[in-house]
Amino acid sequence: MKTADDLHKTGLKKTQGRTAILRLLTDVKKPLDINEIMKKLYKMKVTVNRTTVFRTINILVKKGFIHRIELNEGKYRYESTLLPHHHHLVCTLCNRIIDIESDELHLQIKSLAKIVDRSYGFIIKDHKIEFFGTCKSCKGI
Amino acid sequence: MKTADDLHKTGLKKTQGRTAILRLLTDVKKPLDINEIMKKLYKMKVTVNRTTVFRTINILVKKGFIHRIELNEGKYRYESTLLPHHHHLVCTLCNRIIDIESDELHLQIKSLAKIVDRSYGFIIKDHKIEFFGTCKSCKGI
DNA sequence: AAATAAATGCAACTCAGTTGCATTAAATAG
DNA sequence: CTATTTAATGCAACTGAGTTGCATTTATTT
Repeated sequence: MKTADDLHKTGLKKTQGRTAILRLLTDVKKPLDINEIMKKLYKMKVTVNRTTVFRTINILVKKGFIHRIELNEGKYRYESTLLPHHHHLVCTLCNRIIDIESDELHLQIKSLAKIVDRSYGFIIKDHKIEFFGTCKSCKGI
Repeated sequence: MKTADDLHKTGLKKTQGRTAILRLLTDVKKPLDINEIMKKLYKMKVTVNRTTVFRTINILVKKGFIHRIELNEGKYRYESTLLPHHHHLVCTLCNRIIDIESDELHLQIKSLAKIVDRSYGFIIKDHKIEFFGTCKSCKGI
């Protein structure tokens, strides 16, 4: 739940690149990979080096501004922590990523966390759930 | 549910490397990365080139002998499809991976699949659930 | 406005995974 | 059980994501 204004609260300097990356990741609804972030920055006419983007993103992950996820592609994707907690449907035909929110699932996860703590002595801090399959538009194909 | 004996049924030649990789992945209970697979092969005195291991693994994934998963490490891990359906607890302190099986969760996933199909027109073929947190032995630290 | 500490850019690197091509081995036919 | 065919392998060179060291620049502090 952190915006660009919280940057200096976490001991980070508020630079053009950081605010731009934070803004684009909260604007877009899908998790982006590095190349997509670079393209967006280019469109925003913000010149930032690839290395800096990687470094910025790592810092933003560590400080809790963004999530780092994997969707079976062999690379990371990033999305803002400002977005409500959700999970992903990944279409294995067109690679489209659809966000889903399910209170039902979330409740179930919570109760599972308790079970896991009791039976394995494992304290769940975070979880990820991804579904892979065929989206609406690819169904007919 | 495929063993080394099913190799030629799927149009694959039964080579030393393939049977060794299949065997070690069914023997070990944890999902292994490429380096771990290479080490196991070395211990088994099976000489296989890194490239071949990658190629073998890709074929085995495609033919349904093994699963390819990601656990937020920036690399793939592989595990036998012979193992019963399960999910993973990943300790973010010691990196230990613990397998969990939960009928309760599995039932919930099934009913969620139906909901997702109805509301998004998305047909779920596969899913992955990983939990991240602190394991029993790291709790005190 | 000057000092200082952090952020950036660049080049060179690592590490997982891939590709082309010549060679070798497994399955099939004779 | 040898000859043929076709797939599998090894090697070297490559790609692409992500990292590191170091000199330079920029944001913040005084």
